[in-house]
Amino acid sequence: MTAIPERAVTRAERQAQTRGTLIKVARRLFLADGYAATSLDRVALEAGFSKGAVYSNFKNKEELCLAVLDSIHERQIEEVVAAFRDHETLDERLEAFSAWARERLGRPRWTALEVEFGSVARQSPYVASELAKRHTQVRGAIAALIDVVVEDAGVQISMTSEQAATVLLSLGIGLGAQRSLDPTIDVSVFAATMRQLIGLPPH
Amino acid sequence: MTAIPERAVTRAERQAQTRGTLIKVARRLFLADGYAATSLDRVALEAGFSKGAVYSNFKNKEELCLAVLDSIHERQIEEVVAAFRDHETLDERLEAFSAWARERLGRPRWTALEVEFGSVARQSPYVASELAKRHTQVRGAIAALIDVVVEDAGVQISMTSEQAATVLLSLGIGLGAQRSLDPTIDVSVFAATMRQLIGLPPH
DNA sequence: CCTTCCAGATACTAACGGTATCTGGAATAG
DNA sequence: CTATTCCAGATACCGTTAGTATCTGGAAGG
Repeated sequence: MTAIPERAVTRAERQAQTRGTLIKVARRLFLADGYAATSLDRVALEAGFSKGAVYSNFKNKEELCLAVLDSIHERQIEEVVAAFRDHETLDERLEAFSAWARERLGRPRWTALEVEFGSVARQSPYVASELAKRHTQVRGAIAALIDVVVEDAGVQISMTSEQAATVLLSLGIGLGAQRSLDPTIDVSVFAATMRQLIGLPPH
Repeated sequence: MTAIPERAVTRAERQAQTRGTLIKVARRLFLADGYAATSLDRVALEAGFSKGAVYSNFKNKEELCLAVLDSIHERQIEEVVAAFRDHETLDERLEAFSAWARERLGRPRWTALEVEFGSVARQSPYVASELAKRHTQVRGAIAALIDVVVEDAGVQISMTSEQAATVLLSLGIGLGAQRSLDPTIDVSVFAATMRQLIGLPPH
């Protein structure tokens, strides 16, 4: 317990560093090749460790993926919040959000991972509930953004913001899932549906 | 080549029967437990064969699943077409379709299989294109139904029927994917969005 | 300085998709 | 009717993978 932690590479710090490296490498591989197609051996190897390091830091492959998804969600939320913060008018904000969604759905590696892991999670009630918990958070965040837009601009909406968020998230998942199989899918319907939901004329 | 095929259990007939049995058993297991969680050994065993029978009738696990999906789609299309044939007015037809979708999304074993296999198909360009081909057919069928509704009832629609079909299919996929993880998801937004797409007031 | 402890390495198992090979009996030729 | 061919399905095997059990080197702590 050094008073001044100079160069204090404690055991806990080293482990946290290992954990972070594993998450970073796993995120890259899961996004590039998918969950099932990425072996834990390869994650460990590319991170410069052995598989033992993985199982020492995560209960199993699923827990590693949950950690990866958390690290992704953190970044996504930052992006969307920033897009809203950097714009003032309703139209600009909607356009910024549409652009963000178009970008995500256009190269849907993230959506694909989310959907694939959802299929895996289905096998285990615990993992399913953990993933559902995260989906609920995302829906809540979208609903809050919708509330801001609706209140701010005095537009009319024909369903609750929670329901509208469910529609948008489902639409994003479904479009991304199809887009990862068929690049010709028309992703523009996302923005169109969004405008229609909040009672705006088609752009 | 008997003129009267009495009791003609030819080799081709036996193989077709084997193939049909395998598809039937695989459909039950894939729907109950998922694609990855169902081993070919188990499919063969429960069908009363060995794994050799599977590989003698299908190129691999993916081709077996494509055959299973085809057999499912056949039944689904029959159901929807019948629902339309059995009703006359726009409202009745929409309600029948909503009820069908609610039933499918409420116990989303089929949607879950479709989505899980989509993730698998992503690994192989050939399988991906085969699956995308089927999705395109489904979208076309939905678009055709929308055309009938729109023309028949003289309602207005703010996007092409192809785009509306894309929205509905994506929404169904996304809702089903979430529903299979979280039974509290509000599935009623499917019908609400559908009505809104074709310019009808909320029911 | 010596003991304890644990992050990570190593060695293993079971399960799975897929391949190679074999075989018994139906199909066909003579 | 007999002999030969052929192939649907069985059997035996392989490589890969998630997961488990065990070990070890070096930091933590007395």
